[in-house]
Amino acid sequence: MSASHMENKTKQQYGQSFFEDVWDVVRQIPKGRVTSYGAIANYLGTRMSARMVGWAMNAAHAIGDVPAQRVVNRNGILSGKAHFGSPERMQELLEADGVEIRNDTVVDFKTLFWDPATELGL
DNA sequence: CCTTTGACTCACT
DNA sequence: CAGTGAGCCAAAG
Repeated sequence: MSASHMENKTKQQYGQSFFEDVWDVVRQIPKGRVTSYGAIANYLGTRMSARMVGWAMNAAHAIGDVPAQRVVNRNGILSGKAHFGSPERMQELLEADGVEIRNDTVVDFKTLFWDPATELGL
């Protein structure tokens, strides 16, 4: 078959640079650690595009291999908890990783913070 | 096709 | 210290 004919026209699937990079970084987040949208965006070179990281997380659900619960906003707040089926799902997943959550916020977030730009050595 | 919104963040007032 | 506006890029209406 012609590649052009087989070409998928809708829904970006695997192969989108920004999204794929985001997922790759999120997969590398160690258990018990967390990071922020801005940190990932910054690692990718676009610190302003933190919103796109959120969109990537939304698309990440289609993959199922991305621990999106380890990604929170810069305040350590579980801003994406509403997208885990249940508002408490994200917290439980983090607690299962050994991360303590208090009032929808990561306790000692600054210490648990995992910066890809630093940890990955960029 | 144009408008609005969204899992963010920073800067200014 | 809190509220508001702007920047970013893409998807849904």
